[in-house]
Amino acid sequence: MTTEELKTYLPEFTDPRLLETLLEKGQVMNLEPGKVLMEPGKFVKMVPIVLEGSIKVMRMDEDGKELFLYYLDAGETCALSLTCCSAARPSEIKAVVEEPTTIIAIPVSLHEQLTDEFKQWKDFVSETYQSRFHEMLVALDAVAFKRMDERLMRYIVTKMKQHKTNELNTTHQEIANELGTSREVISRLLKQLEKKKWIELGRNVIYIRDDFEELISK
Amino acid sequence: MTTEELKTYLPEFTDPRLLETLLEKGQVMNLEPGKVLMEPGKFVKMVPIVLEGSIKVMRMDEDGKELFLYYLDAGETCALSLTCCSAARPSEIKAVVEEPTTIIAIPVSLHEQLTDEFKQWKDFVSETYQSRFHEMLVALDAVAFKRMDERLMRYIVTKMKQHKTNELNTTHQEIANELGTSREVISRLLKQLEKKKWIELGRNVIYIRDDFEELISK
DNA sequence: TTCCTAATGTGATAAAAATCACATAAGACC
DNA sequence: GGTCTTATGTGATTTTTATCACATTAGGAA
Repeated sequence: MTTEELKTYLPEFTDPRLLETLLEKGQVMNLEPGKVLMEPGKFVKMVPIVLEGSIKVMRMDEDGKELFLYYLDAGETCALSLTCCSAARPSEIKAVVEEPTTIIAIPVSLHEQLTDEFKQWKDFVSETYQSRFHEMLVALDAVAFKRMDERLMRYIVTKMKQHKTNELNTTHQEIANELGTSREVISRLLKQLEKKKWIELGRNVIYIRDDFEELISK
Repeated sequence: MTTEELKTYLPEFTDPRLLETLLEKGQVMNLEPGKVLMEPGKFVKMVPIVLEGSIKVMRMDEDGKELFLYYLDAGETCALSLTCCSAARPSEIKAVVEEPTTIIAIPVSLHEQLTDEFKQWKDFVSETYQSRFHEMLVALDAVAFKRMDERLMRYIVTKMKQHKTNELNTTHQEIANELGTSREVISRLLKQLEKKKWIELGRNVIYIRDDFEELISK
């Protein structure tokens, strides 16, 4: 990959020396759906910056129950990998690839150095912390203040926007896992949405009708 | 206040120039319990570093419902004020003083400058992000994965340790607010804890028996 | 002391979620 | 087509939490 190419992925980095350094020391990787980038307890050895595609970030509790937190989109990185690695602490979250994704993996040691040397990197890190904090608060709001029906609707819209489709290929069980509830609850709530003509259900698929998104955005 | 004094509060800052700059540009303030330092929607104009005492940080939803997040203790600062102010965004949280507290308020503009100039400040900011992120995850775990009885017990222990006492002066209503539930729920759960001989209830007071903390720490 | 207010106690009921227990269906594979 | 696995549908029940409706009480103020 050339610095010019990298620049198109990360337009906020215009400093040629920063781009060169990233390319030289970082490693561009193509990841397939299903790839687990980070798991609770494992040590983080690199900071992944998403160039194309996205990475799903989840929290897990002791008994393996999951909770969807947010997506890392193109141009974003994981605040937790920034903090975990600089303190040499194990990961507190799980990161999974859901669609074909390209990242550039920055070694932990380089991150420290970049922070000292490049204002654009420092701003990038600051921006990352800010947006991840915000996403965490959104996730917290959902579990603290919203009922499951609303959480499910938001979840569907999030996935829709994320994958730029009105057709989700997933199972009720998987949704239940990501929302930290049981399959039956999700099945029943989805049925309700279908009755309201907002979605249509098939095996392994949920079609989202056009009126649904309008309804949510209000 | 002298730089020597400031150093005793913030032992990780040994650089005399950093300490001088903080004292010169920052403002030491004594805050009384009840003082609201930050509110959702208001703009943040300074970064408060706690020197003595503590600050309670809470999330609020649209209808004013609250949720306790964590305490900022001596030597700590608010990650959200760091992010909010550098982006000139309104606060997403509420910060309240619960015990007599001394802070040093650093102007937003200075923070940027300090980051460039002092490695110790940079590390401090990084450490802050890290610990606040961790606290957020702990708060998230509670609402996502724990039942109210366990959340209440953890809440009591947290307050106990925070105020270094085995006697909490608070009302059931206040606890309910901070845990995002209703007063009746808390009253009933407290009664259960009393029946188990872990606490004793009075008007405006909860005495925590010695066996309780042992029980929790396991 | 008496009165008043805020705090607490508690039954009854409703609502939301979780769990159990199957029935049914859809699609893969032979 | 038949068989099998996995996904979905759904009733019944339980658990947890929320809400409503009061009774009771503690402690401050007059």
